[in-house]
Amino acid sequence: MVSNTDSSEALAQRLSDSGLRSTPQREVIYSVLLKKRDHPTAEDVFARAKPEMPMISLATVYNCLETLVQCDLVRAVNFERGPTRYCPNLRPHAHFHDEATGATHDIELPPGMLDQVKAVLPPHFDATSVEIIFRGKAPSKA
Amino acid sequence: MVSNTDSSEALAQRLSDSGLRSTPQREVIYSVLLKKRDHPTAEDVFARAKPEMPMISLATVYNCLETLVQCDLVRAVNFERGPTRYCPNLRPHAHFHDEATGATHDIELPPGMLDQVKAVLPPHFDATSVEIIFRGKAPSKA
DNA sequence: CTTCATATTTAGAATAGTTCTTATTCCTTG
DNA sequence: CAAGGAATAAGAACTATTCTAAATATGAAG
Repeated sequence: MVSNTDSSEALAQRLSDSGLRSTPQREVIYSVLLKKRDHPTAEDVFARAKPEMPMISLATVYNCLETLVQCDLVRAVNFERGPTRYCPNLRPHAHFHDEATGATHDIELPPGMLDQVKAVLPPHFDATSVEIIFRGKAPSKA
Repeated sequence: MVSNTDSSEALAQRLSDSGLRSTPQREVIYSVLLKKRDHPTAEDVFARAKPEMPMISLATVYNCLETLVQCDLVRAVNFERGPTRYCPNLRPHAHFHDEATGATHDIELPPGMLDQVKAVLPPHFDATSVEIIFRGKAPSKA
């Protein structure tokens, strides 16, 4: 389990690696993402951050999320037309979108799976990232 | 190569299978998608359809594209935040998004690849579709 | 510990893409 | 040909996001 302090430090480290500052807003937003990993939208994050930091603005939430994505601490995921969702899971994983409930589940991938998928690329296609999205029905209890 | 007549008939067939009508607008939009398979946006399709049918409205383009998607004649693809793109390729394939040019390439998948990917799902996850999106650099001439 | 330059935040306006609403037109069937 | 449902057109409305400008905070340099 990651303690709050540890993740703050990790955040500060990543930010300064990129020449960025650690700010209270960025910390709150990152902690919100870590606390409930249900792939929230920017609006969701805004709502969850507000109790801890009432003056925070939605624009800041967007800014911070974008910053976290650029530091590789958070992944942005887009399902169809809806709002972008944010995910602090850094391990290689796919996403399963439950069409009945709208919920999104992380699917851990066995090591090598992404390389195996990349192997289908024709010569000279150089992929920096692979995203796999399943759609269907997830087990009800999961 | 698919003749215009053939694709019109295929379209009419698919539509009536779903209890929908074949209309001039739907035919033009489908033919626009078949003619240039560069994953156009709705606005692109609108612009390409207008010369053939000057009175067509953007709302109709959206309606028809949605209809075609529901008939399984067209796939809608979403890369990050941008507009939805449309693809008339019905064979199992992945998409490669060239980050330098913004172009999208279809990547044909070997038979069985999708099942292989589905095999990573834990029990009771039942996927109706799998989408694979690569991002990176494509060969310049492709 | 000030001062300066810059990074960040805020609030609200602006924008892009899409969906909705309403009226009209077009088929299809009786 | 009349009625009813399906489809289209035009533009308003909406949602998610980005932009803009001003205020604030931060870190570095003296």
